Amino acid sequence: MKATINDVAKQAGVSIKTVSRVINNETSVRQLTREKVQLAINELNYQPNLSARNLAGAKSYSIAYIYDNPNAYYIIDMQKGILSACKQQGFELLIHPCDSKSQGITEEVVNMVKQARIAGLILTPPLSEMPEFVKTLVELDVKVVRILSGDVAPDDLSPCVMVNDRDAAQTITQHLIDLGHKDIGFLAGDAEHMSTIERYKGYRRALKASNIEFNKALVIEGSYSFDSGVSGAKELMSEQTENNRPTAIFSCNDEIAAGALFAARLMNISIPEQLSIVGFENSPFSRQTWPKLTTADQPNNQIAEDAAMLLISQIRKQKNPITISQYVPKLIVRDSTAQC
Amino acid sequence: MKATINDVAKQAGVSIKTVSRVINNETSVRQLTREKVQLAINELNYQPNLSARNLAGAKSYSIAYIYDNPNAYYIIDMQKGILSACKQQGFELLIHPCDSKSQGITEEVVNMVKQARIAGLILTPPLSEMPEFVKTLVELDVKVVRILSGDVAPDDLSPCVMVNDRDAAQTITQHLIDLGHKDIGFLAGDAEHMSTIERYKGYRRALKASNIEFNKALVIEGSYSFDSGVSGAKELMSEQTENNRPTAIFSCNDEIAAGALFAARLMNISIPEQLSIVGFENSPFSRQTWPKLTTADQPNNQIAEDAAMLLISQIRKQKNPITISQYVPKLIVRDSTAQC
DNA sequence: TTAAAAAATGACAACGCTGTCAATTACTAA
DNA sequence: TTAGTAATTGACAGCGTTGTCATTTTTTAA
Repeated sequence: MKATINDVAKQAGVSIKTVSRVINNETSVRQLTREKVQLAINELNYQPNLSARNLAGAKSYSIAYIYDNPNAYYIIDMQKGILSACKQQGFELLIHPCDSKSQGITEEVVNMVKQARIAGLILTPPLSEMPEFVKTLVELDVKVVRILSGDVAPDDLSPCVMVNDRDAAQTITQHLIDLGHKDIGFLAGDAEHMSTIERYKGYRRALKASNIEFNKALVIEGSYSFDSGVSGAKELMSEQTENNRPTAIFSCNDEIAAGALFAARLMNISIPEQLSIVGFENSPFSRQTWPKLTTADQPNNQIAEDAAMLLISQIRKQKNPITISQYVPKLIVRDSTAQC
Repeated sequence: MKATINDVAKQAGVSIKTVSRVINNETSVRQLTREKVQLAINELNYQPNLSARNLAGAKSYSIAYIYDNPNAYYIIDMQKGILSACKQQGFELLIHPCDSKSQGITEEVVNMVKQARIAGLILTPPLSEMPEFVKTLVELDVKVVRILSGDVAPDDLSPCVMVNDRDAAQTITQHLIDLGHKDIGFLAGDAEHMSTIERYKGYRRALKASNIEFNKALVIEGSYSFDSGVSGAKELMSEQTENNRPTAIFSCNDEIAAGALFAARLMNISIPEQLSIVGFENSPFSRQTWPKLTTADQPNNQIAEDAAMLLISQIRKQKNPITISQYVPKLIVRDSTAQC
C-alpha cells in the first residue's frame, strides 16, 4: 500500500542505504544518484516511516512542547507554529500540559523525555523562566529551546528565541507620549513573570527618554487578569488620587486592559476621550472590547515555528550558527487611544 | 538503559512472546505466568516501546485529535482530557488543527491518517457535524468518535459522546422562569452550529412547559462572539421594542453574554436588578465579567477523556457495548441573574 | 490409564529504517 | 599508465515489538 524505502530503492535502481542517505540529506551521494532517488521519492510519494526511524536510529524524530499557561490562545498559537515546523521537517510533536508549580514537575518531564525518547523540547514561560528546571533538562540528552521575554538570553544553557517586550513597551508608551500624555498609569501583570518586568522597563525607559518624571503612585501591582485590570484602574482613577490622576494607562496585557476599560465604563470615564488605554499581546480579547484596544502584536505563530526550526536544526547537529532570534512586538493602533 | 521486552522476559523466565501476551492482555496465559510477568514488568518499570509496536504490529497506537474551533479554551480542555486517557492506555496523541471550511479538508485528513498510521480520530464541532466528512473517514480503516450536541446520535456512523445542550438550556431557562421572568430574550450563536439549535430547542421547551407564550421578536440571530452579544442585546433592549422589552436574556454562550452585559452597561441597565443575563459553557470568560455570569458548565475534560476511552476500546475491539455517553451541562448560578 | 483435544508457550521472521563496515568506483599524482 | 587515495555505494545486522506457526504442557474424555 504505502511506499517504503524498498520501493523507492527498486524504482531508482539503488540500494535502500542510498535512499536513506538521500532522505537524510547526507553527504557523499553523487548528484546524479541523488536526483534519481529524489525522482523516485516524488513519483511514489514516499514519506519515511517515523516509527521505523525512531526504532532503528540512534536519533529520535519526536519533539515535545511542554507548557503551563493560563492563556489558551497563546498555547494554541504556539502549537500551530511548532506543528508547521514539524511537518516541514518530518518530525512529530508531543504535547504535554503540566503544572509548573507542582513539586514533581522536573521528574515528571525527565521521565517523559526518557520514556518517549524525545529529541528536543520547546519551553515557554513560565517553564522557560525556571533556571533549575531548564538546567536539569539540558543535562539530559535532550535539546532545549526556550522562548523568553528579553533582548538577550539570560544564560547559555540553551538557544533561545527572545521576545523583546521591553522595546515594544517603550514603543507603546512612546505612542501615548506622542499623543500628549504625561501622566501614564502602569498596570502590572504577575510580578514574577519576566514579561511584566520587561514591559515595566520599557515603560520607564520611554518616560525617561522624554524627560517625563516617573511617578511611583501611577504603578499598580497586579496579575494578568481581567479582575486585576478592574481593580487597578479603579485605584488609579479613584478620587483620592485625583491630583495625579493619569490620562492614559499602560496595561501589561489585553485582559488587564479589558478590565481597565470596564472599570472606566463603571466610573463614567469615556474612552478614549478622557482616558487612553493600551493593552499588550493582541489577543482575540483585544478585538472584542469596545472600543477596540490599541495593543502590541507578537507573531506567536512565527515565533513558535522559529523556535521549532531552531530546535530541529540543533537536533540535526547542523553546524548552524545558533542564531538567537529576537522578535519585537509591533504597535497596533486601534480605538482605545487618543490625543490628550 | 531502558528496559525492553527482553529484559522482562529474562527476569520472569519466560519468552518475549509471553510477555507480549501479558502486556496486550491476551487470553491463554496462565494466571501464574501472568503474575510472574507482571511482577517483572513492575520491578523493571517496563513500558512497551511505541515505535516498535507501531512498526511490528498491524495495530497502531496513535490517535489524533482533529479540530477547528475558534475557542481556544475548549480545545485546550479537550486536549488535556484526551491526553489523560492516552496516558492511561499507552496511546499517543497527535494533534491536527485545520480549517473545516477549506476545500481540501477531507483529503488532508485522509492523507494524514494514512501517513501516520492513525488508529482513531476524535472529532469535535464543527468537524463532528459534517456528515460527509465523517462518512469518508469512517469508510477508511480508522475508528472515529464524535462529540456532538444533542441527546441521541444522529446516525450510526460512529460512536458519539453527546452533550445534551437542549436539556441544559431548558434548565437554565427554567431558572429564569423560576425567578419570575416571562419575557426572556434569546441571543443565538452561529445558526449552523448544532449547539445553537439545541439550545434554542431547550429554551422553547422551557417556555412551553411553563405555558409562557413564545415571542418571536425576542429571538435574535447572531454568532458566537462578543460583538454579536453587544448588538443583539442592544436590539433587544432598544426603545423601539420597549413594549415587549425582555427582563432576562438567554445567551448561547458566555462570550455573547459578556457582550450583552457590556451593552446593558452602555445603556445604563443594571445587572441583575433590571435585567438578568445567563451564559453557557462556563468559560474562563464567565468569571471575568462583572457581575459574574450565571451559566451552564460542561465538564469538557471529562467529556474528552470519555471520548478517548471510547475510541481506544473501539480500537482494541473490546466487545464493549458501545455506550453512548451523554452529558448534561449543569446550571451554575452566579451573580448575573435575580428575581424579576 | 491413555489417546485426543485444548491450552499455554516459545522460536523465529518480519515491520521499515539506520549504523557499521566492506566493496566498488572515481579521482589523483607520479 | 598505475598504484594510491578518496568518494560513493551496498550488504547485512539490529532496533523492540507483534504475527505465525510449531512445540510443549495441561486437561478432558473414554
